[in-house]
Amino acid sequence: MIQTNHAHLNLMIELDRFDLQLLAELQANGRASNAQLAERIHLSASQVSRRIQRLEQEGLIERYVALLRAEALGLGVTAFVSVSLERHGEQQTGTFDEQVGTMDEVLECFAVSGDADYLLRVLTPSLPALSDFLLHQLMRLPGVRNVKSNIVLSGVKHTTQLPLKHLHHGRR
Amino acid sequence: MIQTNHAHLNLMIELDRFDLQLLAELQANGRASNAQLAERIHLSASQVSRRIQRLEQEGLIERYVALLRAEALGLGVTAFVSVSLERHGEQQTGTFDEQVGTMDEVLECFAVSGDADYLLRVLTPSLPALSDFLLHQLMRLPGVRNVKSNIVLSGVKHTTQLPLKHLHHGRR
DNA sequence: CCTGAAACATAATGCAC
DNA sequence: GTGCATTATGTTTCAGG
Repeated sequence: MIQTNHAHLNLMIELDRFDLQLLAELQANGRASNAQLAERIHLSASQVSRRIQRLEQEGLIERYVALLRAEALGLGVTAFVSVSLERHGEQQTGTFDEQVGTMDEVLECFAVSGDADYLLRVLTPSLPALSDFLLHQLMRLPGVRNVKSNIVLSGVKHTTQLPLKHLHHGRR
Repeated sequence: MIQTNHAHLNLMIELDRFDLQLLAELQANGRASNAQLAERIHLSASQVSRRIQRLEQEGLIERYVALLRAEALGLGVTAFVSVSLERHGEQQTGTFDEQVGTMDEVLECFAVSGDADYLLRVLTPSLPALSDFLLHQLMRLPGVRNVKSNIVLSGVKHTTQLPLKHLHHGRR
């Protein structure tokens, strides 16, 4: 379920100040040019290029994406949905994970400790569409016992930028 | 609290098949070249360039970012934290929103219906670091009455790709 | 390790249709 | 509104300190 990656302990000791700055900049602007980055972190463009390639290879940079404005695209309703399963067999959770993975409305799904088994973030155009999704898609999955949803009233913060300050201390 | 945007109803009717394909591609790969995109959606590179500029201007594309691997960067602990406030005055919620916005560990924060007032997704290097954050940062904010956290056991799905199928129907 | 210049690739724009 | 051709930007490689 959790896959072991090439990138782990051995990588973290390889990150210097420049790498961390690069990661921070790229989190904020994934299309910054090497020249721009070079200027900001005081390095040559060619070094920036090489270091980014390294960071990509090492798996620290997962991918580059465009973030779209949900509201502008008619996606006005976000809900957090707690799901409890019937029995907790390997097979049961396996198919649930798989099915959820194919549902576009589910942006995030985590297995959590606590009352529920899963917590999902779901995005739909409207309340009827949400209701429809819950009743006809999610609750129809095998083994689903209970579904509880909290509608989002307003978004206070929503970022993809990981906190990196914990890496700034001892390294290089 | 919800800001009215230039981009709304009037925009949606302007989106044709090509625009939707472009948005879908850019959500998957924010660094795809115009030539690549042109080939995939059967249009010239210059058209792709112009359309993307339009989509950016119209605010459908919010920004481009690099997504980093949390685990590879030593960020192993995700938690969903429910927060209830003492009283619900404008001022109270205002400062909470503001403070939460400055906390790097908080990747997402939504005001929700239901038991709690807010639901946050928090990312830290370790359990002690989470505990530290909750006790010394979050619970210290003025007006916070109750904090309940659910630790994430495993990530099943985590995407930034919005569902766009609802736009494919009547338009152009 | 790093820079800087050359060779290469991609993006933006004016123009003809 | 579209594709093509040009110019302007950006990226990568490689010689040299």
